[in-house]
Amino acid sequence: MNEFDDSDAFEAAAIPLSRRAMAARPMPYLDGLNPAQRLAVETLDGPVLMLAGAGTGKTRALTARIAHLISTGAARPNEILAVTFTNKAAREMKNRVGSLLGQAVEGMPWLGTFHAICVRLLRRHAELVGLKSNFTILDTDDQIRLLKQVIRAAGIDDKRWPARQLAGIIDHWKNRAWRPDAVPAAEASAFNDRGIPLYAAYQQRLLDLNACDFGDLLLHVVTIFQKHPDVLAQYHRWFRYILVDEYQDTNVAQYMWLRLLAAGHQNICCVGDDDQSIYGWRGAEVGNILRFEKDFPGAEVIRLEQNYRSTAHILAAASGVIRGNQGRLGKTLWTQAEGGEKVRLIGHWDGEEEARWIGEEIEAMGQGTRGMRPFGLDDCAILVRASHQMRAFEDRFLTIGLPYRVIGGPRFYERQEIRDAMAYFRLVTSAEDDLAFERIVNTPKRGLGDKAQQKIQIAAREAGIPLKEGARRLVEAKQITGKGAAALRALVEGLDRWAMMLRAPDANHVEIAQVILDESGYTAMWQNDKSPEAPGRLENLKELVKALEGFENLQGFLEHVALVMDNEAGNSGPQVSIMTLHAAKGLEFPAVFLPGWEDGLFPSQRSMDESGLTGLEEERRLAYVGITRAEEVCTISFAGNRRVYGQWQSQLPSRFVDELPEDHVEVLTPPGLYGGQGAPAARSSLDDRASRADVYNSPGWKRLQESQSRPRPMHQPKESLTSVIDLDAVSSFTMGERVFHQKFGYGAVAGIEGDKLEVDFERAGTKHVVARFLRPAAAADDPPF
DNA sequence: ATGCCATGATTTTTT
DNA sequence: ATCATGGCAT
Repeated sequence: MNEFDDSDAFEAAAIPLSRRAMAARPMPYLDGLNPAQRLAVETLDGPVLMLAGAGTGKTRALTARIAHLISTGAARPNEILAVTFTNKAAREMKNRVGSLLGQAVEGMPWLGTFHAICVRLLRRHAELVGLKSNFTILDTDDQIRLLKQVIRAAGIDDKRWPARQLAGIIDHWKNRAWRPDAVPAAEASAFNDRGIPLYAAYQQRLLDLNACDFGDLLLHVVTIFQKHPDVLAQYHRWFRYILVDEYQDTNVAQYMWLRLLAAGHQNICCVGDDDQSIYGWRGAEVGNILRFEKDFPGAEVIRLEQNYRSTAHILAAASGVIRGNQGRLGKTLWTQAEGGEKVRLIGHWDGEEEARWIGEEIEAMGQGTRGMRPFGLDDCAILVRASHQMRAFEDRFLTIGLPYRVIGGPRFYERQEIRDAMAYFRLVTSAEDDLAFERIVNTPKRGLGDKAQQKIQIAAREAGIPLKEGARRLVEAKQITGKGAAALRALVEGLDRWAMMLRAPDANHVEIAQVILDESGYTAMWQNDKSPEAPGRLENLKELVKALEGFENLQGFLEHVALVMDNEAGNSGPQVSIMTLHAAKGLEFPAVFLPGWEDGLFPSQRSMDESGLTGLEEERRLAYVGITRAEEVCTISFAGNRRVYGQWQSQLPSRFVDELPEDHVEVLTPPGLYGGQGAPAARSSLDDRASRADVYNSPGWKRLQESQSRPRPMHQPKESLTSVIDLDAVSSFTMGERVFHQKFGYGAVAGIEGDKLEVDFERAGTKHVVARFLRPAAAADDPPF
């Protein structure tokens, strides 16, 4: 028990002055909290599970709780461990705590992602698991390359047994906190019976390289806590209060990590929503949150159910769908807000029509349509199940000139040019980083092919030295032939020189980084590259060097990039957002479109095949997440026909469509079926695609037809077809002119109609594109360097 | 050492 | 269909 807690029982004089002074301070962060939130903020001691439904002010409660801990003197900022999954969430929490408490909170040093916090812990205690504290963090790509070596070294054909697959298996094991000696016997058959020994070999290689993969960061720390009670005890004293965001996403290793840390004082507050658990496929255990009360006896469970985001119709639709899941902790979202649009449902002939309709609807909504307020492009989001679905929208929006942005996709630091540059930096800061050496030894091309690289490998292995030193010996012994020899010598000498520059007392790491990229020939490589992506890559490199300014040295930067860096795209005017449902978690938009609600696509067939009912339930939670992203308007759609892997397939509406509560759904009329005669314009193509009949017999489609035959107010068909594009804006391009397009690259103008151009692209073929997405080729040709 | 063709896979993704 | 990867020919 906290000695300060029972203050009521004592006379005021018994309370330390400091405590009274603290308590006398205003607590503005409590203002405007609802009773549940307030309870969640003020229940400081003992285990607390904050079950926070979508849009219920979870972050607000969480940050207020931190403010309360600090403001009441229960803990100092450095005594609070606050864990998130993403850097974005960590950053947001930091900012919001900061603004709640004024600038006063300099450091919440232990507010961060699981991984970032683990890195700090692991650097301190690295030697306890056989690492040095300057260990390297491998990304997925390095991991795969290393595994490939391990597989080959074991004499296994890595073609039949791909490293990717083994990586997946090992990740899975690490998520469960199984070290090589603790993998259950039931897993022994994995990877052709070789999985477990290969895992052991891989771990040994990692130690040899003084490296960690992402899973190790957690696993090693768990190991340290388990094997060194004294170390753990120190952190028990240190972290007096623990907060965890998105608890439903924790895997077993993270769960163990938390339990170990909370074992002393039990002051752990986990925030999450079992209905939003959508990461089971990457190891998240919904069971963690479902079991919370058993794991932490005496836990207080606080439900945040008042929703501040969506209309009642949207909430009703969401709960109607999620009701289909078994074994939920159970929550009922409600809102004070009244009125609003029903969830809109619309069926289309095919995927292209769906994309066309959504594009037109968004344009129409910009003006205000169907009695709704106008919505800007930033208000609109399209959330898809799988990223390949985005393509139809990108194509369509490019054609009609509707600005959009894709959220998600490859991270900044995953791009080839960034990883290459980083490999150079890594090699300069630590000469024994063999993986980095392998990556850049022939990038740019130095005439060092497989044969030369093998020689280096052999020489290094025999002498037990890093690849870079092996290369040096070969060069000096003149055992590398021809052109490669000079290039390799230049590389080795360059690496030495750059490392020396870095060691100079007045070294400027930003300038040196630029020197490394220039003198290695890496910049030149992209300057000479004529592919459409090259200018962008040079831009990225420029950004990388610029980002260095914020750091003391290269080492600090390397860690930042490995763990933290993400790409916040520079904004350029209002844009529709396109992203996957997964990427949308935690976001909200006034108007949300949910296309592709077709069985097999969503819920995904693969998910159901692989995980059965569990998989289906996770898909259903995904539907729940999707719907609850919408503030005002939620539009769900499906198509009767879709091209899947190049083959036309007829599609049945998703079973989730039929789980929507009818009273909260309005069915819209698709353009092709306008007039209710059931003769879509595209019907002519029906003949070659036989047996579509089943589509029309599905429950979802039936209901669609029924409601369409009901008398209902008509809206003007023209309205949604009106384009927001200014047709008077005549393009300034001429026939045959060479142009550059961000996505399609270089091409020649082959036709002009107003502001829409037909362009023959060198790589992408002939496309219709709006002029504002094109630039004269000359402008783009100039490299930014 | 580099470029072309066949082969296979193809949900979701953070760190 | 489309993309990445790997083998094979140049």
